[in-house]
Amino acid sequence: MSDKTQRHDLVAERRAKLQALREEGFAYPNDFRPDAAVDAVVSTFGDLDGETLEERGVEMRIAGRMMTRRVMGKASFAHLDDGSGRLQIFVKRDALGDEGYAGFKQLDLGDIVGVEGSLFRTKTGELSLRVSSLRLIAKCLRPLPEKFHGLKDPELRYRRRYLDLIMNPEVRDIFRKRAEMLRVARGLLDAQGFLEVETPMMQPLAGGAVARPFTTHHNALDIALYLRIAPELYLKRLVVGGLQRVYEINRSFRNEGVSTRHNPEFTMLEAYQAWGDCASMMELAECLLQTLVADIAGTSTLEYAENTLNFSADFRRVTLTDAVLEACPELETKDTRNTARLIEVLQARGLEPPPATGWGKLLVALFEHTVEPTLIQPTFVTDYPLEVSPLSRAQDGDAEMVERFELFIGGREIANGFSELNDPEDQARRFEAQLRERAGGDEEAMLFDHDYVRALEYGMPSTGGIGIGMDRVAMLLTGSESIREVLLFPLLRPEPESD
RNA sequence: GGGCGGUUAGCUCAGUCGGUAGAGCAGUGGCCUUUUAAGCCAUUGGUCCAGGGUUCGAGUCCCUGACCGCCCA
Repeated sequence: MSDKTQRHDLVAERRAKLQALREEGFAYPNDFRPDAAVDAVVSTFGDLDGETLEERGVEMRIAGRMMTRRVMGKASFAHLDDGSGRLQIFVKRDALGDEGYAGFKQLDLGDIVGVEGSLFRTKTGELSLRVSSLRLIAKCLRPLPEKFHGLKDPELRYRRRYLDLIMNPEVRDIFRKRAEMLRVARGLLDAQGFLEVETPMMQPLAGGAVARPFTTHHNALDIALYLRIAPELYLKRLVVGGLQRVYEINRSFRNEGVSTRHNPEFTMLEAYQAWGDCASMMELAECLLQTLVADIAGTSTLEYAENTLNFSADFRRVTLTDAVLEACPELETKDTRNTARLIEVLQARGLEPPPATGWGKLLVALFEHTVEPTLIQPTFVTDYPLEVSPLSRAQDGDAEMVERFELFIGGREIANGFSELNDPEDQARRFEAQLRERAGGDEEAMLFDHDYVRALEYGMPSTGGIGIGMDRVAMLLTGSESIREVLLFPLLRPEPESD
């Protein structure tokens, strides 16, 4: 026998059983309809004692995947998982007949079966279904992972997420929570009069963020297109157009590495509010996070990576400059805009200063290394340098600083918001500065979006905007320390030939 | 890109000093009418990630590479 054939023995045995069913004409029936879901059955009848159940004679049809099995000579127990929960079934030869019971014994773990019967309680008190008839609905041709330890190998879990979902119920819960998170976020924004919109994911110019885009090509128009790195510039065009409160929750794409915190495609919530500003967007972020934690965790705290995150009080606020000064005692207040001194401090800490830049990027680099990992409790960092904020409105009293914040939780950036820059001439100057940086070798610097400036020339109300990394929020809400745990199909290198 | 760890049966994992490759679960055959990681008896199943080297002999030691994970850039 070839190696490959041997490896397939377990599958071959199951295929043979399927073949036998085909010959009887019962391979993949489509006429079984369950009339009850396990979670509903448990919540309706879970409190009744055995006597009451017998008196009521509760009959039902359940369908599910057989996950465990305890076969005895003339009676057996098994657990069916129907996606909502697990219910034990009790199968007796007396009820099914010799042929029926032999058919049950032919089933394999993983098979999807439909059963009909009545509820009862076993000797140990478990709510169970006494089966009067049983049918195979869909054969499981491949053996399931080990029933007790489940599927642990992270690579297999991500590549075959269906198996992960079959074997690890807590994974299903993560994605239910993720869906709930998105529902709650939409509900909150809808209630505040925001309009959900969809703007292009394929853009002729990838703008709105500092990142490298994926490139593609449109054949009929023969033009390059870029997968968006952010929806920002389109959403603000809508504010110009009079849609004064808009939001979008959808994917953006950045052509960067893969890590526990980054996936090339990720889900961002962006919201823009005419007559809002940096301060009102902070309030919105705080309200949204508190609502999500309350609705999904049911409390005002989250356990995350050995920390208890507290969302009950107002989030802490600190300026970027003060945070850096606190973390770097060797830096004096007078030197926070001193390029040479900032480079010294970075190098003294063994950090590579970004090449040929002003004090703004240096100060942010210092912040990212010395402060960011320490911001465990929800913290708004405010007052960012204009140099690193090409779409933000400058502060009235300080031309080198903008009205901007970032929200950090668990040592990670969760949200970024600001008073939008609505002065088209200032915006044009900012784009020009970005082009100079690009010419200086910064491939991530923004391109000049002439139509966006033209839109601003028609007049945009003063506006506040915010972007929230929803994958990272999902990580917090589900206690996941890797972004892959909250993405159904995270990007992996393509699988080599395999069966 | 760098560092560390990993890769052994379908799954979860052992494998000592370099000396015939193991367990549990799953599978197969049998016993068993209240089990629940069911139990009992018997039993099948291996490209030890790949390639090279050292050695009488390599899952084990050395080198190169692949893939995965974690950390750093």
